[in-house]
Amino acid sequence: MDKKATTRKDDYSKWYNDLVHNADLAEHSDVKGCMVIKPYGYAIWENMRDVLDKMFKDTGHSNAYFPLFIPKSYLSKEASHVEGFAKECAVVTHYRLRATADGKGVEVDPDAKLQEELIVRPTSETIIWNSYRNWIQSYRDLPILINQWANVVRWEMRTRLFLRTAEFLWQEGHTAHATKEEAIAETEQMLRVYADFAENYMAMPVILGRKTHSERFAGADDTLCIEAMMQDGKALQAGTSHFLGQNFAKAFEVKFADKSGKLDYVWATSWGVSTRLMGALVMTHSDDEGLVLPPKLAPIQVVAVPIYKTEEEFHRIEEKFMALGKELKAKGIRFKFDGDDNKRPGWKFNEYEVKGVPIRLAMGPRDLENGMVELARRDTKEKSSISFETALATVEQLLLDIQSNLLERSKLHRANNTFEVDTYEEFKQRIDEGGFFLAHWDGTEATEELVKNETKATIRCIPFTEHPVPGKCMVTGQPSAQRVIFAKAY
RNA sequence: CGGGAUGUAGCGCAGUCCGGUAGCGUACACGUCUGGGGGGCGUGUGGUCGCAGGUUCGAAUCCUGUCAUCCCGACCA
Repeated sequence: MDKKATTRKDDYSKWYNDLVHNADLAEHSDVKGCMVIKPYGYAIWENMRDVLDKMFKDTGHSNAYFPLFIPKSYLSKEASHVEGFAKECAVVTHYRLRATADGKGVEVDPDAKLQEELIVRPTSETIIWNSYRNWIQSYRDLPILINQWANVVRWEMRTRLFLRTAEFLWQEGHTAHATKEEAIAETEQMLRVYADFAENYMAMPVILGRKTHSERFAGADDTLCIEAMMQDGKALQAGTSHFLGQNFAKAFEVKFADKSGKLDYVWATSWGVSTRLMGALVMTHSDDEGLVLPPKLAPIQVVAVPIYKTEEEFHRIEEKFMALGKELKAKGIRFKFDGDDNKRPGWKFNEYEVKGVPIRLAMGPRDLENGMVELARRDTKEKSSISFETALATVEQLLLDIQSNLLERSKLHRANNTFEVDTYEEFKQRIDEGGFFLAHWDGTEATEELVKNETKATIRCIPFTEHPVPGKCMVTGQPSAQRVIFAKAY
């Protein structure tokens, strides 16, 4: 492990990569663009997954599983869908290998060519809607509210750990409804679920909004999203919820009979978040010392480190910590006592700092003598000495404080890096500083494209707002209904 | 797919220009002193130098080919 990590200021990109390695979250595999998610990183993902899964179930959804492989013909049924994904699909063409002539290796058996090639799913709309056709006949069969936890493959040209990998883990919700209104309500509901998760668990503030036509999901009539700001001021799309209209129902001939017996196509939504959220989590809170985790998602919330010389001292401290640990665990707090004699206390301090454990407790002979324990919080790096008697209550409260402090800190950072601009000149001058730029836009793809080509900034979303304030497009001067968010994005 | 760079011990690197016994840091193993912020000292293990050819008495080093990865673009969650 590198003793000295790269700082954010030096090289934000390298800082991120080093951090992911040093915190033992993930590493590159030998397969291009694919990563190995290591146990500590996977534990964080599991926490995210568990919380989200409960949220989905609380909103009436059930989990199911559909095949990894999709017949090639399915993908061509929805025109814009195929256009959006065709260029990044992995394709299975054969089903067997054979030994090479020299007997030293294997090769694809040319006789084992598939009649119809199989696509490794880049997303599951097509195979799921092919099933829904058989599941839906009547309005009584609706709605269908299904979620799938799965891996998908998108053959990206350039990848980054967690943020963009060729294979990634995600969840994809796929719902079917009798009415347009119900489907739209579902789309909005799930966006709010994502926003709730981002803010209240990841401590990551997000802006809810709508994608422009050109940024929409391939096959959607409307794409809603949550956008977060990373510490370098770049935007990260953290989750999307799509209103698919009747596009997939039409492509897969999924009709239902309503109460009057009239046949109509089913209305659809799909929504997803991925392991990309891991990257978002890292880039939202972490500092030059390492990972910083919000308590609600930290695999270890409190770590206890004993400081001792003799075995007798160790046992007395261990006893104290284990008693405290039992009480903490009873309150649902994830506690670890690190009694590893092979590592010295200083080493452990750094280890848990790099791994972002929210609270560290340390106790040595002096503390033992005085009935005290040293408490260090990861977010502010403050250390204090507290009475052991009060440790339980202090820790319990502090976890809540850290959780809210991280959210407040991120909100402040976003506020400090969000700017209103009214002229394209100013926009071009300042866009490289990073941040969100609220500007008026005439609503045309031409203007959007122009800005993108000239500045590399895109419209992240048209934010939801109760009271839209009209104005004039910063580029063309044409009327604009409200300000939209321009930013450079991951 | 365009531009740039790199493949040498588990990890991070030097050595390559100018060919001549495979090096350093870290990690790992053992011993010892230690222990309140990544310890000190000592001993030791670990390498087909990405792969394939070629030049040479001799190649990590020179030549040709090839594969892979990373960074910057284009594409994208």
